[in-house]
Amino acid sequence: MTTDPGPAMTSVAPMTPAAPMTARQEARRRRILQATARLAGRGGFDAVQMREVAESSGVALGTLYRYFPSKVHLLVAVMQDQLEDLHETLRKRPPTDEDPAARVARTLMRAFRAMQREPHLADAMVRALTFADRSVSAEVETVSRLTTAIILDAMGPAGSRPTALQLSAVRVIEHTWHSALITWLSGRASIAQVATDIETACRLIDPAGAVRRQE
Amino acid sequence: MTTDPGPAMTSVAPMTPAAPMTARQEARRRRILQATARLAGRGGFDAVQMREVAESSGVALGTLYRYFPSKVHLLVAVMQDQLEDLHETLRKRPPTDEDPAARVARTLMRAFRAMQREPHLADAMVRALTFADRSVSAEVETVSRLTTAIILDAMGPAGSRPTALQLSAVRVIEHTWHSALITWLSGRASIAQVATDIETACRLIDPAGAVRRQE
DNA sequence: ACCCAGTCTGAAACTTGTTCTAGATTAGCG
DNA sequence: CGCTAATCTAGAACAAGTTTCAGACTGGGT
Repeated sequence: MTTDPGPAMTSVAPMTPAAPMTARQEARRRRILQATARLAGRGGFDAVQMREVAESSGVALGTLYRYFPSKVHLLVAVMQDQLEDLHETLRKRPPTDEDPAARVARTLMRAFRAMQREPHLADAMVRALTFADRSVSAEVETVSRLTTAIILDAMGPAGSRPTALQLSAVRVIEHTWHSALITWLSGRASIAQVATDIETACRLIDPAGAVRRQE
Repeated sequence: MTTDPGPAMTSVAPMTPAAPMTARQEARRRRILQATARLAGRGGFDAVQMREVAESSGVALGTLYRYFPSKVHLLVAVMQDQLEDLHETLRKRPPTDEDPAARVARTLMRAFRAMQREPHLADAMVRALTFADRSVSAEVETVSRLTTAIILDAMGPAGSRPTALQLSAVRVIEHTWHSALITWLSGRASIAQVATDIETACRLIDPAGAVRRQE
């Protein structure tokens, strides 16, 4: 039953254009990502120190930098990893609400709960994501596409082309998601506040009569 | 005529609780902020180097750190400064559109154009703002309140209490504003895209019939 | 005018991200 | 097997944010 392909999913191009890696290299890369996530799980962004990541994953500092050209690249890669897991999980048990907006909101709240379980890790990933400059835009773009895919999956029966209006809505929802996370992580917004913001943004999905859903 | 109080404005507590400064100190602070803005105007966040800010504003490094405990504090203070100017400007010539949502959108687009004039400065300020951790939350909160005030001013005739729903909308608009700026600054979204996102978020202000405004 | 407490200066030191280099190891291949 | 290019390691070196400290300076009260 785990092989049930389920409903067709928004696909994300499996970007692996770089040179193929040997098993050893694959393993190194994975060790690095795990060590990073572990360190981030403790003190957040600041606790991820490149020397420590290198030592902790049994790799020389120079090698670490060959795999990930900067701390931000590294943390964005971790985020991509986590998002892929999340996408997988959501694919197995999608939200069942009637309303598309409600499904999206519930999906994001699930993701949010995951972050609450590891606030430090969330801090590291989200700070890296928003601090990233142009040199990381390709990687950030990948993360963004993944997020969009997750939202689109929650939104509509697969295959139905979203309207331009809906795509705009999705963009705003994504903006809200990132920025609300930041306010939460820096202690300027409560969990409830984030939940409200997400729901508010989701009202954009089907504008007609959306207000009524509140009660 | 410059003393015309104009329409009553959303007020922001003039936070100056700290010890009063001598004229000399006031001047130093101002020199520091100017030097920072100048450096930021060239290379953006990275071009703002603390040693250079110190030298360029004729102040010892230690003194710079006494005035602003970190680079992020410094840049957030610059942003606050700029926002106060903007608020002032907007107070003098508010947008004249009929629709509240349109007024807010136009206001933000004005702010956006200001940023386009100095993209490097924008980069420095916005990156600092979103990278700020808890140690800067008070200052970031001040900036956030200023932004909210600007939006509320654009939104409604002063004095009219916004509904809870509208306040949620304002929060989402702010999230969208910050996040859209980031995508633009890191080259992942066009100017047109940012404009669209802002307008989309503004649809939340008066949900009824908002879709129609598009055409 | 004198003195104290707080402020400012100049310079060195420390931290952590990033780069560089010389030599060891590994992978693919004839 | 033995060669060659690429990769990896250890460690030094460099850059920029931040901290620290001894001594000079300033401002306010007597």
